[in-house]
Amino acid sequence: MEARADAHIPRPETVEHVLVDTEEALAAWVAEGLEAGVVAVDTETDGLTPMRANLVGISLATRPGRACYIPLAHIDPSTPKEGAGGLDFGDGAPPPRQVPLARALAILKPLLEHPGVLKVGHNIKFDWQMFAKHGVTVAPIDDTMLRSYVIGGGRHGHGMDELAQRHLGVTTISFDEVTGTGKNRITFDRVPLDKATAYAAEDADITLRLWHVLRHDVLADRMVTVYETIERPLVPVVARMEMEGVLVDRQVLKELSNDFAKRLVELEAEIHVLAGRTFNVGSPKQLGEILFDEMKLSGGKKSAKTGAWSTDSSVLEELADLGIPICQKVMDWRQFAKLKSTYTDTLGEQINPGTGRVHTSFALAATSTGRLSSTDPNLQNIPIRTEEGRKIRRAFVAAPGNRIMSVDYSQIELRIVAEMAGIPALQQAFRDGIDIHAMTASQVFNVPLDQMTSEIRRRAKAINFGIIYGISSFGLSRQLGISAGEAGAFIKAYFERFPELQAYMEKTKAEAARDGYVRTLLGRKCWIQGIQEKGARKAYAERQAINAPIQGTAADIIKLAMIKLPGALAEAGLNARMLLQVHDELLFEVPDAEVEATSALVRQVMEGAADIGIPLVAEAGVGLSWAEAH
DNA sequence: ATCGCTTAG
DNA sequence: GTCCACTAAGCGATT
Repeated sequence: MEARADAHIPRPETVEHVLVDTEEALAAWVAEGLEAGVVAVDTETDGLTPMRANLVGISLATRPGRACYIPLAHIDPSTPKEGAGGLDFGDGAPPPRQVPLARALAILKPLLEHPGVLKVGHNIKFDWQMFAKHGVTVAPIDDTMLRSYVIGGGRHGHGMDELAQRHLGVTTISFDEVTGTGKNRITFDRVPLDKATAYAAEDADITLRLWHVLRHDVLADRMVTVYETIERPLVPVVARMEMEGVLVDRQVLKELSNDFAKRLVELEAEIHVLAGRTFNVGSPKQLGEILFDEMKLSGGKKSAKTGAWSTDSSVLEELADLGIPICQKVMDWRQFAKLKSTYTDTLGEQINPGTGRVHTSFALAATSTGRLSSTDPNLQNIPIRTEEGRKIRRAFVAAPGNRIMSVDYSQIELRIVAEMAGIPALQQAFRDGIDIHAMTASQVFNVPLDQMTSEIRRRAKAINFGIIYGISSFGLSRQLGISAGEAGAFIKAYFERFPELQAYMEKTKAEAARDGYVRTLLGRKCWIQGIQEKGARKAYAERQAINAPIQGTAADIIKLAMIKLPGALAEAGLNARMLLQVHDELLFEVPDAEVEATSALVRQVMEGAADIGIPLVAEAGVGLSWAEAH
């Protein structure tokens, strides 16, 4: 099935990859696209982040083997680079003949916006954004990367080069081959037009050919509903969200950086005194040698891989609890070093000079469970758990006249477990709206609710989390700091109280072993690598198999809510903008006067995004910053 | 490039 | 007997 010579779309008999550099030729391609009803589109730019990149050229494919490249902003390769020094006028040959960008977009717009012509891209979110920046709203769309993702999420990658090889047996021209690598790399606008045409037209051609194959494969794999109701409609929603960006207050970050720098200097000096000599506190290797070779502390563990002393937080915490002062200092140092290097020093540099806001990129096909991920910068792991870290959220602010609103699902993964595993006791608890951790604690440890202690509740909460992670006595014992035997007894008690859960877990593992994948409630496939193996690898795969349907169903549900929200807000005449998604939370910027109406509507849409049986609950918080809203 | 560690849900 | 209780991304040190 994988590397078959494809039965549905033969290899093109002729390959025409042509350069388009006149308006007449471009108009003819547009006519051809309108006639075809399906075109593949690809944009070439001078950068990877759409909010900073400039459009350099566009390629179109109208049938397999027939594609063109329309250069728009190419310059002569000998033109001196910006900022390279020297006089920047008069050097280099004049630019090659090209259709003026505005003219080209005007000619292409009727095709790209035509409701009867499907525009296919590979990761079309990027291209959609490039066109949106120039006033073109591409629709309807299709995406070969996302088609591959719904079929093979967790089993293989979804890059175009990889898919071309696997599905078409074609080795594509690599980007590196065209632009060079390292410090010799040139931006695409300097690539000579013959090379640029060969590369860019091929990309559109391959995308169209992949579309023919993957359209069939998604259908044959019965993944059409997931693709058409979740992945595809999410593209313009996430595209707009990224372009909106979030307002970040540089001054707040600057002050925090200064504060953290001061603390780091102090802590470093104290650590060196306690160590008896100077060393690089940021080097785990040197720290391990100080603690376990020189200070001869006990309780050291060597990592299996490199044989180096482990100095992670669990090790340091144990030693700190024994009253070893250097360990607490190192933990504090690490916290500030992390906050400064990853957040306060870096986020300010990510503010886009054009918009004054920070635009993350959400990857739509990066995880094995259906979750999004966030990069450049990652805005899904902004600190919240410690007081110092949480201060960073003060820098994420609303524009004047607006508020930040955070709306998150309450206990969504446990609700999903209760539903998928069919656990009546848990389902009833959620219907009654009672404290779920206290309730499970009461059931598992035989403690009446009115005699519940925070310690017992804490243990039950840890077990509830453990269930979601594909519980093991080893993992739970580490989490709770108890023996594996005790942890095993807790798990046994839990299964006795909720026997449906154990049955569900066994069934899920068996399915994964039989099929190689598991499914979410909405039908998404999550492939599980290593489930056919033995021992620890199999156990690991089994825990993934337990977790994936739970995490993946939550991902499906919030995606459905995101898809519904723009229309629901518009229909209600509300002007809130969705800014971020953090797995079970959506962040909005809301006009002051619309806070109440928006809060009610967003909660309603999120709670009604999917009917999983038991009710979903969403809770909203509002403030001038993300810190206040949460 | 990879490791070790830390941040989030 | 097991690097791993699940999913991610990024930084500095090290190779």
